[in-house]
Amino acid sequence: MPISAEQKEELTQRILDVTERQIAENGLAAVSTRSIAREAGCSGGSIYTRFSDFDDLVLAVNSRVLTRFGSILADLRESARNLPVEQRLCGMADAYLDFALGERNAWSALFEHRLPDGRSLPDWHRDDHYRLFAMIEEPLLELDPKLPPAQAAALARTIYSAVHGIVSLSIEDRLGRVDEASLRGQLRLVVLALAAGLRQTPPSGSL
Amino acid sequence: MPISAEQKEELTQRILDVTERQIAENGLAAVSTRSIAREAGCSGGSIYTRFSDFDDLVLAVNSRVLTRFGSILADLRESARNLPVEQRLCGMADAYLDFALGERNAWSALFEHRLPDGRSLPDWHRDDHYRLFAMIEEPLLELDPKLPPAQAAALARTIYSAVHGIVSLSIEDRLGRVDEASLRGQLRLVVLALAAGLRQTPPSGSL
DNA sequence: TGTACATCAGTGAACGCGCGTTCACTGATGTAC
DNA sequence: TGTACATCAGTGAACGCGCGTTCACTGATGTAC
Repeated sequence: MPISAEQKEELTQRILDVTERQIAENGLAAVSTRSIAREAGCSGGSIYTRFSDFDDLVLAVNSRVLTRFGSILADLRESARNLPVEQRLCGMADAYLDFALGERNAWSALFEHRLPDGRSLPDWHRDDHYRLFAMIEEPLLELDPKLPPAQAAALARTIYSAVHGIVSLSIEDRLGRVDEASLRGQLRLVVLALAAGLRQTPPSGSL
Repeated sequence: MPISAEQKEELTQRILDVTERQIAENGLAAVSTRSIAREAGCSGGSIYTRFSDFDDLVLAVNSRVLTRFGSILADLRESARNLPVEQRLCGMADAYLDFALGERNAWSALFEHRLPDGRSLPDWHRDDHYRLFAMIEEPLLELDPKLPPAQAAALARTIYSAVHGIVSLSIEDRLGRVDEASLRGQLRLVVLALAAGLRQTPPSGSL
């Protein structure tokens, strides 16, 4: 074996790093296999010894980004452990906005990237996304411990989607700008409105 | 004058029609000036006698689509005139989902299309989008006639964005499929939760 | 220690493609006299 | 009515570009003896 596994891995990581950096800097649309190869200091062909095609590489980078945001949420869970549940949920929505604002291009690429016609997102990538909004379920179950798991999942998805919609329409600036303060107000409003139904659930019942 | 204004207008419309049809059929990414010229029966150069560039043409088609959805909402306002306000709001959310599902590619193109770096959306196009969620303000003001206009606008925008988020994440299928029934349930939940605050407003106060 | 050989990660030129856009030109339509 | 001319919408070939991908080849690294 002329080359160790670590050395092979090193180029893979370099390609990933460069791609992520270029997406962050110039946006997905400006990234090409050539620009990546140039900055990574390898040939264009090398990329295909690591990734089956360009889409595969972009998906790998997008999964990294999702994972990175996931650990931000995980940190938040620790640091906000003692806050009221509603505030924790609002904190997560704020973190989503912070992330989208702070890493605009990386965040945009998550939703901008499209696979060619017949191809659909691989499960491992969808799971990365799925894991994110699954983190909302925990506080919801704390608000109402008797909430059936399916309903908790559905409500988590709803909250995640609604927050995403507010952030995304605002950032992509299709309806005119909104100042950040009122944007955060919108997020609070949605999160609190959707969580409101849960606390009221009477602690009576089957117990 | 060798050619009448009507004849000139005819080609403009044909180009618009063909572009809209091709976007609807194959998606924005598959449309090019060449495919349009081929189907419209004109040369590639002709397009530039009507539109300043390709993006300008796409924006014109997208505005058409927004306007078309706008008149669906307007029709809905007439036909649902006697329903309770909450039901009318839910009906609008359902109509949004229906439109996105029924005209998937046209709807996707609205958000997929991006202008090159420095260029931003022209106001006339943003206004088309703006007019849509402005139509939500009316029922909101009916729920609470004393709602300040700015707050009505903000809440309308919030509802519109939240509905958009739910529809968009579901249709683009990034978090796994959700069956249509529970999708409509999510929409209802969000709309009702966000409208709930208004009816409670006590009719007492300054009057 | 020295030589012949095998491996295979990485190369880089080439392929084939399609794109948006331009511009010198054409030719049908009208006007002037 | 007939002829010379002007207009200008529309043409279509060409420009220049950059893309993702492939594959015969290279050469550094190791092994075998």
